[in-house]
Amino acid sequence: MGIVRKTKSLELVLNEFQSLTAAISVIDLIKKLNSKLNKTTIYRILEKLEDDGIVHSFLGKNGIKWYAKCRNCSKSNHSDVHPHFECIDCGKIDCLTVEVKIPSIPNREVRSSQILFQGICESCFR
Amino acid sequence: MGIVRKTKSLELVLNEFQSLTAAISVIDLIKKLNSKLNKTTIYRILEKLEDDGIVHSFLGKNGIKWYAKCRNCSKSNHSDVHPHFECIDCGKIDCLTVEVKIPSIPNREVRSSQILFQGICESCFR
DNA sequence: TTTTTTATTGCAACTAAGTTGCAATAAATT
DNA sequence: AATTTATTGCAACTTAGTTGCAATAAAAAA
Repeated sequence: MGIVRKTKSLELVLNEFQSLTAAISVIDLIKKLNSKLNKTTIYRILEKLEDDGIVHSFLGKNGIKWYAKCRNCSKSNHSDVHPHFECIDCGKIDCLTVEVKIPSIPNREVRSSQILFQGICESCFR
Repeated sequence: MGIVRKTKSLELVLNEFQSLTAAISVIDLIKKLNSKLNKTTIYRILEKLEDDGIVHSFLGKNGIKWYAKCRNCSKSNHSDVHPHFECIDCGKIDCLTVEVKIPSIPNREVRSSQILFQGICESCFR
C-alpha cells in the first residue's frame, strides 16, 4: 500500500539506506535498529518502501531477505531487475549494473528473473 | 559425506526422483513420503545425494529448497550451474538447458551463480 | 551364521526468519 | 482541540530447517 504517513520510524529506516552503498539484509537492519524499532515495524516499513519503488528486495544465497536502494524505479515500474553479487569472503552483497542477456526460451514466457552471482568482491580481491 | 549404506529410505527417495522430470521442493517430497519417512531423514539423504553429485539443490523464489536430478555431475565436479524456470501459474520448476553468459565484472571473480526465471511454462502457456 | 561395529533413522525439542492480531499510540485531518 | 485512522509494539504464532540422542539396521568381522 506504500508510505502514507511520515513517521519517526520511517525516517530511521530511510537514514540507514542513505548511508549505504551496498545492500543490507533485514537481519542486519533489525540488529542495527534493535534499540529503536521493533522488527515487525521494520518488516512493514520495508514492504511499503518497496511498493513505492524506493527499495527493492531479493534473497541471498541462504534464502534470507536483502534490500537495496532503487535507482530508477517508481510505484508503477519496478525496473530493478539487475543481478546481485554476493562475496563469499566478507558476505557483502551489492547491485551490479551489468546486463545479463536473458535467452529466449521456446514455449515459455519469462516475466522476471533473480540472478545472484557468488564470488570474491573488489575489497576482498587483492 | 555422501551415501555409504544402501538403505530402504534411500531407495524410497531415489524412486521419487526416478519418476520425476521437473524439480521437487523438499516440502513436497516430505508430504509425499510423509507416511514412510521422517523429514529429518529426508533432509539428510538429500544432502548426501547432493554431495555425491546425484542431485543438485537451489532456492525457489520464496526461499524454500528445491532439488533436481543432476545430468553430468560427480562428487568432485558439480557442473549443474544452469538456470531454473519457475512457473508463476502452476508453481512447477524445471531445469533449463540454455546457457546464460555470465558477464565479466571488473575486479570481481565470479565463482558460481543462481539464476531463476519466473514466467509461464509450456503447459500453462496456451 | 552369529557377533560386533558403526551408519542411519525417528523422535522430540529447538532455532531462526518472517507473519498475524490486537490494543495503544501518534500522525494527519476536520 | 477533537476526531479519525495509519502506525507501532508486543506477544504469540508459523514454517522451514537443524540438532542431540537413543534405538535400529546395514555391513564387516569372527
